[in-house]
Amino acid sequence: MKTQLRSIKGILKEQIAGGIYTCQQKLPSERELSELFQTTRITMKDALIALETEGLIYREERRGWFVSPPRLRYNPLSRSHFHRMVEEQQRQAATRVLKIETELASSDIGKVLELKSIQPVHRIQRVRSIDNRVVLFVENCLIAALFPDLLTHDLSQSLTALYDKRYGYQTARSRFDVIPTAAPEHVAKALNLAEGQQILKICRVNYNQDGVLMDCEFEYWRPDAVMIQIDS
Amino acid sequence: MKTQLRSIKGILKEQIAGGIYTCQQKLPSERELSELFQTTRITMKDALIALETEGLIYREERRGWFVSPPRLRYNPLSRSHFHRMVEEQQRQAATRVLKIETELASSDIGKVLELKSIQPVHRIQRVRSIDNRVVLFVENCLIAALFPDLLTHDLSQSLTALYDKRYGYQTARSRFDVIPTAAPEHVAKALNLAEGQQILKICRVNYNQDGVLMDCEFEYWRPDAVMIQIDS
DNA sequence: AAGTGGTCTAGACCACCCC
DNA sequence: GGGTGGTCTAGACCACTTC
Repeated sequence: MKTQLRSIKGILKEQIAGGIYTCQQKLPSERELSELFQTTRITMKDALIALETEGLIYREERRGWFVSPPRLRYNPLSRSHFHRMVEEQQRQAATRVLKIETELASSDIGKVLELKSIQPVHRIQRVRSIDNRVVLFVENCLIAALFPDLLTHDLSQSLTALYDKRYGYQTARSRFDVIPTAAPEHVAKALNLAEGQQILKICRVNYNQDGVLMDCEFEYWRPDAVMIQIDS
Repeated sequence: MKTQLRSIKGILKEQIAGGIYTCQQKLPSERELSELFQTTRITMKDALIALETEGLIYREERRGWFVSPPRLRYNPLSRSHFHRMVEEQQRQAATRVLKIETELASSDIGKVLELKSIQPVHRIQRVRSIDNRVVLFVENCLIAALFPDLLTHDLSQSLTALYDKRYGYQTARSRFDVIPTAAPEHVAKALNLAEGQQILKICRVNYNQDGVLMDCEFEYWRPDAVMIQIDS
């Protein structure tokens, strides 16, 4: 009977909606839950995964299952940067720098940046949290020639703000793709996801006020953490 | 060892990339595959689901697994309608009407349409295919007062085109949300998905050239079938 | 009627997190 | 070291599609 999976999902949903479990609270372990619901761990896991797909709960690898907070509303066209956007929605933002390196652009990145010659690029990998939950892995690739001394600055701030203050660049135009796909290994690790879990990938290319292509950005969001909201 | 899942995924990926299986071709059954890879059906299924999450393969409920065609590039801000957009990308489009009804707006829909009084709305449910694969379930809710005689027209065409030709309405502005979530039951059925599978939901609200809110639209895409592409 | 995926049982070991 | 989720085995029945 498919009744079982459905009823487990239904009961858990009610309990979450009813506030028995609150935001970012840990659910009981899979073993405990499967005893509670008189079923096996595999069936229990299937039910949990279904609620995860809906965006009601999320997991931290080998740590457990938690109740999802409301989604962040994200308008990629707005000039607002991450920290301001998060605070406007009465949430708390944080950024942690994982890795910074300068190297010659790979052919993939060269193509995205429309490079006509082999050039050095700065690659900055960071993770960002909302209310102490890591929800976003982001990698920026900047054409190094346009950003001298970049690496001497504090990169846990908004790059958009730094572009403006230090170099006088404003993001005048951007182009982006939104793709539902699976987390690559390094992203999964940074976000505490199991390998191959679902994420929302956003690839952006930014142009400054002179129409010059400055940088590109690869964002990987936990899919329950965000909704994209656009007003033309 | 987590080696097994990984290696199965790797081999299948190579075979798909290498063109052993071609677009929309059916893979062998789960039972056959699990024998081929010397493993159980559950592990085999986990590998298949991982590739599904990546967007490389998809399933039709109880029919089997198939290789995903390239994603459709979809710009929700462009004025282009579905059929034209698909054909511009050298693909073949089709629309099938599932259900049409006129009824008083529910409170949910009333809120989205910003109705100040209880009013009748037309609800049109359709499914759309690309190259004979059903990829999109879409429901339009139109404020009935603005669209007299609507139901006498052919609704398997583009509604946008009909708005213009019959009523002189152009979509001047729209607002939309993109949300990764699970397919509700009626959507899953229409798209041949298993209940609770992942989809990409897009909610739009359209305003005409006079700034009047005309209709809203709920789109549910197979997540491997589409990428959203926006150029500001 | 045969074959498919969807659901389910009752276990097991492993890799990693947290204490 | 104890507990967690991640992976895995070797089966089973059911609902549905296809022929």
